[in-house]
Amino acid sequence: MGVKGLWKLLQPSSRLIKLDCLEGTKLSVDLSIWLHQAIHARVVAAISGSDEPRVHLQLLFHRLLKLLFYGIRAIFVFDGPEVSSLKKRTQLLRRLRVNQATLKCRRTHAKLVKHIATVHFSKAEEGRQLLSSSNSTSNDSCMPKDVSANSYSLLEVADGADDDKSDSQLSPKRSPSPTLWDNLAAFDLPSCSSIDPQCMAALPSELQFQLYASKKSASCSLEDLPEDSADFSTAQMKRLVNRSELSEKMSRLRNEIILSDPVIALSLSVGQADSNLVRLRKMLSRDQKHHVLLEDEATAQVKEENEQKLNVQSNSHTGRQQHELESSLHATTDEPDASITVGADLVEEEDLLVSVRKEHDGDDVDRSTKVSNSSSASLEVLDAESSSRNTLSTICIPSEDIRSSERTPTEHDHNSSVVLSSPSTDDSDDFIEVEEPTEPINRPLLLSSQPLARSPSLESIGSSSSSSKDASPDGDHEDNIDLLRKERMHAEAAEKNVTSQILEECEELIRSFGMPVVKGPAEAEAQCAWLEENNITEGTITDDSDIWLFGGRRVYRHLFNVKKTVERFDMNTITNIYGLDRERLVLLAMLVGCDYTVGVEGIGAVRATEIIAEFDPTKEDQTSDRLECLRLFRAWCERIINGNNHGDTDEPVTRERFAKLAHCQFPGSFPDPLIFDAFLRPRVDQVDDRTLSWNLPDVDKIRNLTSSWFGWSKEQTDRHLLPVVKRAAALQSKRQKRLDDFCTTVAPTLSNSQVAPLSQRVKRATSRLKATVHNRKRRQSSQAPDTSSKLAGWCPSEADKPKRSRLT
DNA sequence: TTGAACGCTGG
DNA sequence: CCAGCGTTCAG
Repeated sequence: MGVKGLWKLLQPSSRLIKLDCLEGTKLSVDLSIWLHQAIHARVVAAISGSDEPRVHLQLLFHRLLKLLFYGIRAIFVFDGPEVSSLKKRTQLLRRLRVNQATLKCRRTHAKLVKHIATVHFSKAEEGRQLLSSSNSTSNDSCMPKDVSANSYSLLEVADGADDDKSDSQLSPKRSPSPTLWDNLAAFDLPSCSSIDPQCMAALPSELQFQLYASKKSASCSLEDLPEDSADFSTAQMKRLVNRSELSEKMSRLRNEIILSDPVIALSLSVGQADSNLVRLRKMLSRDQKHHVLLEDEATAQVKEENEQKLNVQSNSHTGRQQHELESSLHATTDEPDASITVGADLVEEEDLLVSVRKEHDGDDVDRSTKVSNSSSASLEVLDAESSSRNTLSTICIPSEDIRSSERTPTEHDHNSSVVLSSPSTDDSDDFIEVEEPTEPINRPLLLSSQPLARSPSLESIGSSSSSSKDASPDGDHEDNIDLLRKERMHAEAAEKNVTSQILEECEELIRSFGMPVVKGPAEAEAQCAWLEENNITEGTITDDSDIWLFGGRRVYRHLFNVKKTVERFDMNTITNIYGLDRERLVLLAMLVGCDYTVGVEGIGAVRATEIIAEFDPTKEDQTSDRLECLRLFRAWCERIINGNNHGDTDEPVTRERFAKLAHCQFPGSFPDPLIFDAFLRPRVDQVDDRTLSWNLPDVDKIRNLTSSWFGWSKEQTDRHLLPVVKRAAALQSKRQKRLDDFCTTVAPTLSNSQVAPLSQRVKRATSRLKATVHNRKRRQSSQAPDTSSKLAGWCPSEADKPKRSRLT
């Protein structure tokens, strides 16, 4: 995602270049974004009915061709498995916000939802089904109750109706039962694909999830038969793609569904009872739903316990079903019965509150708090913040979750997965029996009961071996829990396989093109920057502005965007134009928001620049703490808020422009040194460039791959491949010749160098920055010899002062 | 899911 | 006029 608005800010410093001038240069390519795109592309393609198999690989294929064609020596850098906890945290918070935004959408589509849902469920055999399904939908909602009050009538109504009582009845039918499964498959499957995507999107996550789940299962059984003479392999591949695409989609939904839990897990493990209780109350309305789910998958025992806990009794479900049916129909005809729901919610809340308290008592909170010390501290603040700001943080805590989350040493990184081992003493029989149908449906629950640390939503692509286990031997229903655990692990494993398979395929293709692959430990961007810093590459191809924060010096953007010309950015130019060096860019990122922090609301790139300029501690001698700038800013804001500001007459008048910003919300530990550090000293691997080599593509191998992946004939492949390979070979030999007369091919930057002018505000802000940055540079320059002279041959225009950001 | 483009808002 | 933000559309 990168730094918000940074590209736009930097735009004026870019040069448009012709690709030809990149010939022979070694550039690292950040693959991570592609993967995201590719995965998404698959989902989209599949959903929209396109049968294109392996879309992502085709994309990769064409990009490889492009690189080859222009004689670019690319090094592909993969993201590593070590996802910084900062990043996870940020993603989480973002999700929270996004979800909130989503609420609006959903509200808008409420009617649609109602309609669709009603249709679906009324089709389903009987009230039972209907009950159960709608029940599940309500679960999904994962929405703050206040919102839910008027947002989805159907769900709420259903909610209110069956809510606390009938669950026990509904649940058994719901997930595990094959009959229900069949029904879902029968009715929802077709509709799943036929539903307008928008409507689909409008559906509550869990409902969507179920729809997809049903589709997935159905695809197993139904799509097996190729219709035409279509060959089997094609059909199979389609199926595969569809399936993985579905699980992709599903995992997204699941993420949505879980989103709340991690927060709770955090707050529970970090903060303590009181504040939490308040929050919990809010969340509670959700809880019962999870309990419902729990009951579904686990069996009677669990059910009983839950009931006990929740003070829930099962009423005559028949009556309830009736009621519900009516109300949902009612809803369709358009009358939100919010009142019912609210009432119900309140009731639940009380009940749950009790149960939660109960469970909350015994805890290892201390341990986890200690373990995660600093990071969790900031987490706490952030969390508290977010939940207060968004009065309706959506949170659900199944009681189960609470327990497990407390046990978990907060998000102390992937390792935590090992922490708790689950002895599965279980009814594997049952499990196996129901496995197929159960798994997808159960997922939401399973996942939702994952504490943050292991929540897959936070894991990066390749990572995540985090099979979470709850150490939860809790009396009689332990078995059931184990069962759940097992399923969860299955689900995760399956999912992991999907992405890791994608990775493997990508790597295979890349290597067959004769290009090297680097797998960094963590951020690909950081690894790219390192490669450049160590002169293994001469720049990075990426669209991710994080590269600057990690120390990238030369960046090519839009290289694979057909509609745009390639833009070249250069750190030196940036520093010259803006007075922003790497450290300042990090500061800017911390203000504006980036992968590691959500930033300060209301501050964009321009304001951040102004702030950095304004609050720059102009004592240049102290290289020590660049964060001081942000601290000053925050302190100033706080003074303003407290009204103390007027005392200081020495305040520059220029600061008035920030007056309104003073009221902004800072992330808990605002100038967080961890973030600063994460960018300046990222985890990277020391790559030996002797291990990197470029060869001409292995045509035979590529033919094989394309034929098995895309179903291309040899000729088809050759049509794409051969001309490019020929040219590449020609370029290569030419290049070798050219080694002698070095500088002949000199960078034709398109003359319209200045793409856009600097805005007035930016100009003003940066003039000051420039002044100070030059001083700094002067001081350093003695010790940093010109590294770019080496590269100057291919790109002479701006080998100004090579600035090396030094790590402290 | 992400980025680009557009329009709205507020200073 | 300009920044920031939300929305929308497309690959």
